[in-house]
Amino acid sequence: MMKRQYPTLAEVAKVAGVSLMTASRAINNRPGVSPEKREDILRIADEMGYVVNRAAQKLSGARTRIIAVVAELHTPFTSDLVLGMGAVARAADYEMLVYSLPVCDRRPPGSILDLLRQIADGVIVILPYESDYLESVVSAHIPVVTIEQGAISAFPSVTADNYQGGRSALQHLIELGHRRIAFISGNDRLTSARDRRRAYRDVLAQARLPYDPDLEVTGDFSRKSGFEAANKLLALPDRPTAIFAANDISAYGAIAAIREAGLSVPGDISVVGFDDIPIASQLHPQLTTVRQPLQQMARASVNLLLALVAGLDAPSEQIVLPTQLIVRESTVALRGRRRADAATRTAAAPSLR
Amino acid sequence: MMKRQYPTLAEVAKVAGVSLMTASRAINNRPGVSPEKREDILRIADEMGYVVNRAAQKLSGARTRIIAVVAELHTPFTSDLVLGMGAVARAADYEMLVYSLPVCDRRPPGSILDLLRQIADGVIVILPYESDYLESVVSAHIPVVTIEQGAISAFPSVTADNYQGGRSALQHLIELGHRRIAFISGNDRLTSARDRRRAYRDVLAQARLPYDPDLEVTGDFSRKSGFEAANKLLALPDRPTAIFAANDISAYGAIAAIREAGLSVPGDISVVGFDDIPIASQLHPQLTTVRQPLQQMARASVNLLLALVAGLDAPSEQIVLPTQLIVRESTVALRGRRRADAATRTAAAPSLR
DNA sequence: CAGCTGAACGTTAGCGCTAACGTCGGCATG
DNA sequence: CATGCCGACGTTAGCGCTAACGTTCAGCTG
Repeated sequence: MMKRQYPTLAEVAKVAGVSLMTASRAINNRPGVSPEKREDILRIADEMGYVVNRAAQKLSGARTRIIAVVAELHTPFTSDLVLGMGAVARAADYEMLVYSLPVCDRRPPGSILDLLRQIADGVIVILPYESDYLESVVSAHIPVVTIEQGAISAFPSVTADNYQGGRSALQHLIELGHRRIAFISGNDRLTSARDRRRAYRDVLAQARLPYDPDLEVTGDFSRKSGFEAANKLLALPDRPTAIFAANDISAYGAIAAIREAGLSVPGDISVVGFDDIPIASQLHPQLTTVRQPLQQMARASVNLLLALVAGLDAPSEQIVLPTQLIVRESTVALRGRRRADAATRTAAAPSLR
Repeated sequence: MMKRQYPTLAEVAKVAGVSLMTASRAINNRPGVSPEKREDILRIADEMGYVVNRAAQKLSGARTRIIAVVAELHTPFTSDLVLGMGAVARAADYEMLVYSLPVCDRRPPGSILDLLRQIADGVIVILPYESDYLESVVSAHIPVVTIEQGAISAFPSVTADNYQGGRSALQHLIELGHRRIAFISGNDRLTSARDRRRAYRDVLAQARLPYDPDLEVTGDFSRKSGFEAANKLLALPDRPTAIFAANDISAYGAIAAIREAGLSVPGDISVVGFDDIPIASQLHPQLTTVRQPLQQMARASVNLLLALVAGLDAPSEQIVLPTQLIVRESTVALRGRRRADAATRTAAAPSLR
């Protein structure tokens, strides 16, 4: 049994016959050490199984090459994002720690950032809610990048273009000839949800389609809410021929309700989602949806954060990344109720650009 | 602009008119401080917005009240587990940090544990693979609890009873009268996958049903592998009437394949999954599956870890938690090809024990 | 060859905290 | 009243590291 499992830098230095600082410089790849000595030290450190103590490193005011992510991990959306960030961070020789935010809970949030501040060099906050978190983040003495946080944010942020994405989804349905298009909204505490809703209304207005409040049903991004919303829509005297759901999960909820009602997707009702979660291309029907550029968001946010950590004063940069409409099976051109229309409609369908 | 954003314990002590140690004792709720003084100090610390520096705390050899979890976060299974652990940890006034393991990557793993060791008081490793991680874990000077790590593990572990779960799934199918039962395996690098496979073979043997190698198809827990495996099974001259998939995801893959082949679940083929992921009760058909006791696993693992952290030498405890068969829509009693059999079969079904 | 320069080191003083050991009274005991 | 003891504090010495300054010495210059 060894006296101490992990050697300290001092011990490495002693074995290598140099001073503490020389060893530190060698290991941190800093100038001021001759090449031979550096190699020596690195070899010895390796042999001894030396690993820097990041707590000590941080305490003495240095970088730890750790970034932290704060996120609610309960959706495929966030966990994929986190996975992507991890890969980007590792590629930049950073480690990444995740703080999993309790779902739908509001605790004194400052403590988390205080905690992470003591460990990490920077923090990415994936926090779609406009919550009080922001205030505490402001006071945190550490670089912070937010994801999905709307225009309000005072710091650098990375976000997908939810508004444009919503527009493209709506336009797609309109181009397919749909006129009665419903919207199943998301949780309006989220900027992203509001942007999608706004897109729905705007495109409707611009296409000179009537806005029917009955067609806009409140949801909360959950499968269940999609299911219930669709049931409401199906109960309407003049039910919609297409539904735009604010996310994929609720879109599948809606599809389940439609099927239970004995109708088919897209035969009777076309459905568009949002996010392009992985199973959207696997589940039946494969979902037409708006893809969020997850990988790009991960890359952009980490790179932005690392730039801030490096001291490059990116002055409150806001990065908006484009979304992309992915057309799959869940949407088709409108087949009118009156068969007679069928022929003309196809011909009359608006240009598919 | 303040001189320093965060006050140190020394500053709090000075303001409170006490020594550093008295302040420390008061804040850490340790004896040796008079009640009035303690209250005083706590109030002042609060007013000054004091937060302990965990890096310093850890460096000086104390507890940080942080635990860490190492996991591959890409499945609902693991992320739900992590969520549950977070809740349990918080309830015990611990914070929890997650290290998201790169998927299917093998990096020098020690570094992660070394990193976490410097921050956390203990680590939970959710690592179904029997990988080299173990070796490095062994040498980590920190309490470690593993999840899902088979019998090999030298340290405390918490796991679901995969073998018994597999047995109950198989027995369920046999009780329903099925005789040709296929198995879509999981990734055999996982102990859990191997246990489920073993259960399949054992129950088959005990029920004196013939073991047909064609009915055991290799999968890897992915939806795609389930899909492909089912296609293989459907192509058999004498196709199975029931399928036991090693997890829910691949079960749904199999269901998709069955449907594409124009058959129905459970009408033509019954399907059982494993895990009971949240959507198993929502997707159509609702899946008969074996529920992993996620909440209990989370609770048990965190509690075990905290016990170890507290110094209670739980000598390499192995906790195995029971699984539970959840019967839903995807399985039904066999409708024999020869109608005549129907009556006798029910009667001849093995005892339901 | 004095004087300077700069690279290659070494030394010192913390970062913020806690363990371990003082100190100092008050109070009970013989 | 000396002794012992205990609770309430204070002091000191680190934990492992790095920033900021020393120091040393080879090599160059005029």
